[in-house]
Amino acid sequence: MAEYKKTAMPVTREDDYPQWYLEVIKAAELAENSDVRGCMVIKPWGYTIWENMQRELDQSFKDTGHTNAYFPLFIPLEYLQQEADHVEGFAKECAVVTHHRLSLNGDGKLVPDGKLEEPLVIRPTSETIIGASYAKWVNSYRDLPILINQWANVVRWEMRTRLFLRTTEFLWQEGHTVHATKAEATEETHKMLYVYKEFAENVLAIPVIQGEKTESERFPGAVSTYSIEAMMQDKKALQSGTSHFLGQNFAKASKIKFQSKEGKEEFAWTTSWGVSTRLIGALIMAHSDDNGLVLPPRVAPAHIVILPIYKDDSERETVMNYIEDIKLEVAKQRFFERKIVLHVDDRDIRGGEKNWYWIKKGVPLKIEIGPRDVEKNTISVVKRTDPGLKKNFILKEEFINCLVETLTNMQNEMYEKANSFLKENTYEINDYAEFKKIFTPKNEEKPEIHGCFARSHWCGSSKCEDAIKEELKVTVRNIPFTEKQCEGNCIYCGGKSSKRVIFAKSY
RNA sequence: CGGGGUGUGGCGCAGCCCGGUUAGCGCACCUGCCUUGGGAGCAGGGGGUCGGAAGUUCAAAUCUUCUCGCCCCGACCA
Repeated sequence: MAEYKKTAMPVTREDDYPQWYLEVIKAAELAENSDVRGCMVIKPWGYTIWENMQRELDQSFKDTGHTNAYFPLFIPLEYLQQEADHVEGFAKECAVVTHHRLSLNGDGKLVPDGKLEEPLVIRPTSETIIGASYAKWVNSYRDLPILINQWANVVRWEMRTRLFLRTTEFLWQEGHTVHATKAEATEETHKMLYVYKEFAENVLAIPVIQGEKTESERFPGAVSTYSIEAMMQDKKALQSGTSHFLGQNFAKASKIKFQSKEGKEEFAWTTSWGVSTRLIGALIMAHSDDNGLVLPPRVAPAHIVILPIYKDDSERETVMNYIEDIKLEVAKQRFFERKIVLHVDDRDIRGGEKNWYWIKKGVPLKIEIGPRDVEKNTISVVKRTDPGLKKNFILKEEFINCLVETLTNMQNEMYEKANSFLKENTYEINDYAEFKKIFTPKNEEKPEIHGCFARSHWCGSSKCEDAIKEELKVTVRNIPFTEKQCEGNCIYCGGKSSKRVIFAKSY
C-alpha cells in the first residue's frame, strides 16, 4: 500500500513546531483555550489521559507509603510571608482574593463587595498552608514521618501561556513530607524523583535525565531541587517532574518542631515533589507525528477502536455480531492490570473521515471490519506507531491471542524510539564556538528545529550561566546523577570544572 | 508594563480606503438522496443587531472620538 501523500496535520513538525503542537491538541480534542485568559478547558480525551496518569502515579505513591489528603485552595497572606525566598519566588504570580461578596450597583452591574480584612492568596503551591497543619500535628519524633500527597489545582499568574505547558491554572499533585532527620528527608527526595523517572519511562515511554538543578533554577525556599528532564522532538528540554529537599527552611517558617528521643526540641526536615498536567504536553511533543497524536498504550484513553464497514442492514448485523465476539474476547484480557478499552465507532459518517479522526486521536490500534473479514475470519489492523500506517489483514484469533503482546511491544517501541532520539541528539561539547553554532538557528525570525542536549563542563558560577542564557537562551537543565567526576574547563569562562552538566534550550 | 497587530454567523476570511439594494464566501452544522475497506457527491436549509458606546449624515460594517477584548514580540516561569 502506498504511503500517504498528505499528512493529517496542516503543518508538520519541520514546518512550524509550535504551530504543529497546537494543531495536534486541536485535532485530538485534548484541550482548548477558555474565555478566561490563560486558562484551558481540558476536554474528555485529554482528561482521560490525565486520569490514567493519576491512577498510575497514585499507586506508586501508595506503594511508597504515602496517603492522600486535601488542603485549602486559599492561603492567608501572612503564611506566604513566612519564608523569604519563597515570597520572592512566587509573589509576582499570585492571584489574590480581596472580597467575599458581590453586590448590584446602581447600573445593575455586579461589583465586588465585602472587603476582606486579610486578603487570601490562591495557592501557587502549598508548602506554607500544609506546613501550618503539620506544625499542629507534629509534637514528637513518634509523629514522624508524615508522608502525604494531594491532588489539586494551583494558580500561577503567568505572562504568557501555552496549552498544557504553562497555563494560569493547572492540575498537579504535590507531595509534602516531614522527617526527623536530614538523611531521611534526603532519601525521600531521591526516592520520589526515582518514582517520577520510572513513571515517565515505563508508563509515558519518555526517557528522562535525573539530576540536580542549579541554584538559579532551584525551587524558591528549597535547599536543593532535583528534576527529570525529557527531550522533545524539537530537541528542547521539558522539565517533567521535580523533587525538592527543603532542609529545615520551611519547618522553621511554619514552626514544625518535635521532641527527639533525647528529649531535645528540633526542627523537622521537609520535602516536596510534584508533577503536573504539563506531562500531557510532554507526551504530545515526545511521541506525536505529522498525522496527529500518538499515545503509549499505557495511558491511551482507548487501546483499540473498531470501525465497522457495511452497506446495508444485513451486512451491518453480520459485522456487528462479529464485533461482539471480539469484544467478549478482549474484555477477558488485561494490559498492565487495566481493562483493555475497546471503542466501536458506529457513527454514520464517511469511512475516510472516521478513519482519520482516530489516527489524529492517537489510539494505538485501529481495526476495520467489513463483510469480507467476517467471511474470512480476519480483521484489518493498523498500528498508530507505524509511520506508513499500513493496513495488515490478520486472523481474528491471532489478533486476540497476541493483543497484550502487541500493546506491550508498541509501548516498548515508543520508548526505544524516544530513547534513540535522545541519544542521537546528546553531544559532548567542549568548545564554545561549537556550542554557539549548534544553538544558533539559521533563521532567527522563525527558528527551525536545532540545538541538542549538550554535555559540557560548567564551573558552577551563575555568572556563566546567565551569560549563556542571555546570549543563546540556553540554560543548565540539570546536573545529571550519571555524570562521573572528571576534570575539565567551563564551556564559557574556561575555569575549572569537575563535572559535565546538561545544557539545552527549554520550555 | 513597553512595541506591533486584530475584532464581521461555530471556525477561517472578503467587504471598509472612496458611506447607498436583502452584508457575502469557504469550512462546519441540519434535512433528503446517494455512498461507505484512504479525508465523497448532489439538492435543499438554518444561523450575523459587523466587539461596545457616543457622534457626523437622509443613510454607517464603512467616516470621527472614546472604550473593551484578544493575538504576536520583549522582561518572568512547572
